[in-house]
This record gives sequence, C-alpha cells and structure tokens, in this order.
Amino acid sequence: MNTPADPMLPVPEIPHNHKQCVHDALKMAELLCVERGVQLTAIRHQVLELIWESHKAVKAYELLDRIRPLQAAAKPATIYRALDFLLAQGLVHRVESLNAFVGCSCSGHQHEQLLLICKQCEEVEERMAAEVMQVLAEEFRQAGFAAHSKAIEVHGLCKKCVG
Amino acid sequence: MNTPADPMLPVPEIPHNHKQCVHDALKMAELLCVERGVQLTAIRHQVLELIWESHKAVKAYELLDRIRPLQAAAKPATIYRALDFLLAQGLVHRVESLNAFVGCSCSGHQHEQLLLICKQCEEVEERMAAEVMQVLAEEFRQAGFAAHSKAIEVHGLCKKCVG
DNA sequence: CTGTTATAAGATATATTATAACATTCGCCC
DNA sequence: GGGCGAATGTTATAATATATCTTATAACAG
Repeated sequence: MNTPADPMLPVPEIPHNHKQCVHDALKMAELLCVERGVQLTAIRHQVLELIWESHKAVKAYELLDRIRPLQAAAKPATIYRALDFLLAQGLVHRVESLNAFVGCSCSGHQHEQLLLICKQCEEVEERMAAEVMQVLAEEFRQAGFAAHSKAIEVHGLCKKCVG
Repeated sequence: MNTPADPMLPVPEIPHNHKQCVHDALKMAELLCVERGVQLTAIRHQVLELIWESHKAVKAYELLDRIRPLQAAAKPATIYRALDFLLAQGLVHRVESLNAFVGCSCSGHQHEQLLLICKQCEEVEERMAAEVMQVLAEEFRQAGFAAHSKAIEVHGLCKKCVG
C-alpha cells in the first residue's frame, strides 16, 4: 500500500497540528484587522473559525448550517457578508470551481497562489508557485493581456490520496 | 486612444473573420462527432452554434433564451444536457469562474489550456501555453499532486481592451 | 417491416448558490 | 447623548443546476 520514499522529496512530512494551525490563522487575522483598522466582528470571526475547521473547501450554506448554533438568526446574507469581508481582507479564498471557500494560509502577503484541490479528500493546498507565476506573466505579456486575478485552481489527487 | 505598436509583439492582428471562424468550428465539430460515432443532434448543434455566436463566455440561461425561437419547448435540462455533451466531446469549455461556456478553438486535440478572460469585453482567449503547463507539471511533482483538470482561468483585460 | 436496445429529449419539480432592498441596531466620535 | 457610518436583521427573489420520470427516436438484428 505504501510507496517507498521518493528521494526527490525533501524531509518527511511534519505531522500537522491542526489546533495550532487554526490558532495561528485566527491570531494572524485578528492582528491584520487591527493593523488595518477594520472590524473582525463576532460573526466574521466565527465564520473564519468555521472555515478553518478543516483544510477542505466549504460551501456557504454549509457554513450557514454550522453557524446557527451560535447565531440562531443567521440567514444567507449573514454568511455572504462575512465571506465578502474575509475575501476582501485576503483571509479566505474563494474556490471558483467548487463555489466554496477555504482559509488562506498566508494571509499576511498579497500574493498569487496556486490552489491544489483534492478530488478525494477535498482538501485544498495553497502554494506560492513563484516560478509558475513568472512563466505565466511572460505568457500574458505575449498575449498582450493584463492579468488581474491571482488564483489558479487545479483539481486532482493530493499527496495523501494519490498513494 | 491608440497605443503605439509594441516592438515586442509579433505581426499585427489579422482581422478576425468570424463567419469563417464559426463555420470552421462547426465543421470540425461535425467531423469529430462522426469520427467518434457520437451524435451531434439538432439541439446540440444549435447550442454549439449559439455559443459560437461570439467569443464571449455565455451563460446557460442565456442560451436557453436564445434557443427558444428554435426550440420552443426548451427547458434548463435541454441546455445542460447539450452542454454536457459538448463538454464531454471537448467542443466547448466551461468557464468555472463565470459559470459560463465558450467554444473550444482547438477541439481536435486533447490539451491543457490557458483561458484569458477579459473583464471588459468578456471574450475568452484560449492558449496552449506549453511552457506554463510544463512548469506547472514540475510544481505538481514537487507537491506530490496528481493533476486531473486541464484548464487555467485568468481574468484581466485583453489586448483590445487594455489599450 | 418489427422488435429490441440504447440514447436522447420532454416535463416537472426541486436543490443549490447568491443578491437585492429596506429596516434596525451597534459602535464610535464629538 | 446625538449623529453618523458600518454592520446586521429580515424578507423576498434571482440565478444556477440537477433529479427523476416519461416519452420519443435511432440503429440495427432478425
């Protein structure tokens, strides 16, 4: 079942401490919002926390269901407004191809990202992929195209699921 | 209003003969369907033709409105089924980020594509971008990711609109 | 021509995703 | 504590997509 270690791959995976991971993301979000003078209100914070429950992309109406224990009166607009805010602050990404949302794992920087979306476990890995972005930029230049969007989504099987 | 010619850009644009362009695309579609032993039925042909009316990405319900003069009884499923077929045959692309559809300009080949989506004129340019795909493949290897999807969508301003 | 099988299309209903519009409340500044 | 803008509540509806069941047609063998 297990494939032998690939000599090309660097260090073996550090086991993922998700509690820590979420904690860091939330702390970072709080910090950034203070810095920027915008309000990470209770609802927005809760939505962000719900999104970070896993690394899977999560749907708006799923968030709605999951926030109801905390916000009994929540309506679609409640979620979409929180999402609008979080997207604007770069704290989450919208996964266009899934109509779903995922926490941004490097919220500090404005950046282009590559999103690797696993069809099996549904987790989304975010990568900077500087070289890809650079080659893309050259392609845009050739096409005379002024790119705005900054996310590239690719579906497939992640390392854990491809085994 | 006009920007001077950019010395980096190759030949000036060949004026686009859209009638020819559509004709070619439809002929190619007919040929491929015969080759593959699948049926390009009247509805499917009409939908493909409607999609090719422009190089803009077109919405399913817009197609529905536009096919009604020809197919008075058309319902959402009519369009979605035709689209499913056309997508399966690689004759059109789904633009995930717009929930819209656009004709595939190189239907013959199975291939990876870069879709340059103009925010202003809404046209979609399809490019092979071999080098981009190659660098991406290397990135996937590093991530241990087995990519399935083959389309990359980028929003921005096209050559005509950026001027 | 007729029966058989597979595929396509019609028809209805409903699920899912997202926004509009307007009212109300909250938090902050003065 | 009054005014202002941001945030949230509330209701309604728009836009996108699929499920399911029925009916029709194509293709082909006998």
